[in-house]
Amino acid sequence: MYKPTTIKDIAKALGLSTSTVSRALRGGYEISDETKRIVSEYAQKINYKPNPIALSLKERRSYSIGVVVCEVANSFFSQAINGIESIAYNKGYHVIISQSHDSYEREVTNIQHLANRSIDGLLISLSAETTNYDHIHQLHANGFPMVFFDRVLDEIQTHKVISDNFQGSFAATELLIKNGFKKIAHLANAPHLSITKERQVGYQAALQKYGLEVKEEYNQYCFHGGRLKEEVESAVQTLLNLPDRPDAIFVSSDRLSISCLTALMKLNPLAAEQISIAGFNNSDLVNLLKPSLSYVRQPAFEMGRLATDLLIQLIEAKRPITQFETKILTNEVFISDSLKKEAVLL
Amino acid sequence: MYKPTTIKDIAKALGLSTSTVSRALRGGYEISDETKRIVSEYAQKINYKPNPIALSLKERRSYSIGVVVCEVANSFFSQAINGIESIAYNKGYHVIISQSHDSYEREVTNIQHLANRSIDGLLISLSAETTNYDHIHQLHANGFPMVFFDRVLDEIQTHKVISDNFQGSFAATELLIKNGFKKIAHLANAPHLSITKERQVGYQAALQKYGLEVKEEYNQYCFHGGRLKEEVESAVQTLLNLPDRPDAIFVSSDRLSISCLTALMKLNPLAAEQISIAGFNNSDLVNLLKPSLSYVRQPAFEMGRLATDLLIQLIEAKRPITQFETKILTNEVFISDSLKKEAVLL
DNA sequence: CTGAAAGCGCTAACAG
DNA sequence: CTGTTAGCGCTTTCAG
Repeated sequence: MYKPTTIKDIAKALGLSTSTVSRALRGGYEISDETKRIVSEYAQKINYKPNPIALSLKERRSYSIGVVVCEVANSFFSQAINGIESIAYNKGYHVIISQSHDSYEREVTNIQHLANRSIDGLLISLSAETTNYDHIHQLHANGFPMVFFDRVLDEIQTHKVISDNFQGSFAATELLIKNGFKKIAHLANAPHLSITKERQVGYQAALQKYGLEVKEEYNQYCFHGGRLKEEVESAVQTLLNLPDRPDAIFVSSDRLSISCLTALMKLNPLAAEQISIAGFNNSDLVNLLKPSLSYVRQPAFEMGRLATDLLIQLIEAKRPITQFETKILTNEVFISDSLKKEAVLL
Repeated sequence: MYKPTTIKDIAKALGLSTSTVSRALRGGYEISDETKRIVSEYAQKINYKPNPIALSLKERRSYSIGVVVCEVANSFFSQAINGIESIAYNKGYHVIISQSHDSYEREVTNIQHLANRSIDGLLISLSAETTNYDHIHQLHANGFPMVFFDRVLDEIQTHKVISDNFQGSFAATELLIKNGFKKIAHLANAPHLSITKERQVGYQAALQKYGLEVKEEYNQYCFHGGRLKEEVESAVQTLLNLPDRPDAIFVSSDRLSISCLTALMKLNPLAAEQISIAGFNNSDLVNLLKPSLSYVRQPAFEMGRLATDLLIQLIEAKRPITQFETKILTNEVFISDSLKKEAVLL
């Protein structure tokens, strides 16, 4: 069985005390160069590695941070995780990822599991189904370091990193309008999510700027974030069935953009050709999609980096922090191939 | 600052000893029901949670398993991770994910970082750049529990979970042949990867079965697994420049399928229409791609489940295990829209 | 039935 | 410059 070497083994082998070995290894200034040399050479030889668990117990910290996202299999989040990792590893932290799958129960379980002192801080993006925030309040009340990103919770005072949802939604909607679409629907994630609300506002503002009517029935929400295929299909079907059928759809959520396309293709391939779609999406494949898609791309990697940076600041702060920031990064908007072609014709 | 409650707090508050509290909480049979009740009620009230780090130190295990994959932002791996998680969480294990980004250095660092006793076992899928396996041998020689999945290492005796690479490649190549393509190239990942070798064999077997020539120059490898955009483009360019230009490409790696399409579209959009592509791919978007793609889909989720199951068996084994299995799961093969249409015409 | 004490691997006063 | 000792939170003999 696996039996790692300890500082004690070294001490015994070299006829020293454990504390001398410990100090020698970490270069304590009180140790003679000679001893240091002997110890570190021997440590090297038997491939000694300090036990991080013992260190954690001692220092009361684990040098790891937890991440709770809805899905790793989602371009935005996997890119954000790359950003998170890049900072965390540089600063000597492990990253422990867990997925809520947009389920409230799993979010609660995972956060409690993580927060239970095996991590030093938490990076959270809320699940679509979460409407009760007690589990987060409890942690926060205990002074547990946390940073929100993307799907944030206003009522918690801490650092937050988001993209400029208003700007992205406004630009995407405006793009559709400028290309001649007048009946623009809005397919959205769960309505209580911060991203949904902010993007909704951007969408409406664009409609209003161009004097278009904001119709209640044009807004369709997916309360489970598209976790259930049926909810997306039913939302799309509802839009298709409207007496005044939309000629374009603004999709305000990453995964939903694809689900919306898929649903359209399944329900009515002809409509899929006719209806123009603009949506939030971070997939690298988006340019290769058949009914082509205009899209808003969030700076996911950068958001992950920033959030992690802020979290580590919180964790390593000497004194309690009371001033919190909300970083807002700008989104990029890309026009679809089909619109590009039509633009040439105009 | 965050200060969790300990067993000592409970003991003090209740006028008991820490050992009594400990036993009461874990239902030790020597404790009176009355004491148990009092202790557990109080623990509940102050929301006591045992410190997993202290437990780890004591039990010499952390109840967490490490996963090393090249990229989380890759459908195959993110689905596999979902499978891994589903089993791990059920059995009370944390999952710590780290990414090699197909770099040898990062693989070594991550594995050493992880194996360094903060995990009880390791799930590995090799990086494309790895050709030196010392870091793995060393771990294995120490009896450290590990299971390979997808990109395995033959020379290590342990459990392995793979998909039937021969079958998938054979079927995909055969599909192209049956649709009338005769000049089928092979775009592959790094040549020393197990998946590359096995898929190469399947590809060749199909060519040979139908009496097609196996041309050396039709095989193009990406030594960095497509991490560098340039290497994919250069490989595709090489194929396009061949005097006897291929009329189809079999892509034997998940990420490369998309990169190949992207490169083709960039280098020669016309050729992208003409050249039929069949490749390994696990993306959910694959049906929506413009030059449509025939594809081999691996049972990623199931592979993750199986691998984790085997790993936990290794970890929890009472006596050293000497009989190891290699599980081989069957792939599904899907025909692209464009081939479907032509098939109708025939 | 309950308490005292040792120990998991490591670090850090405190002594020499 | 080096050793002794205590302690991080918890479990577990060994004594009562």
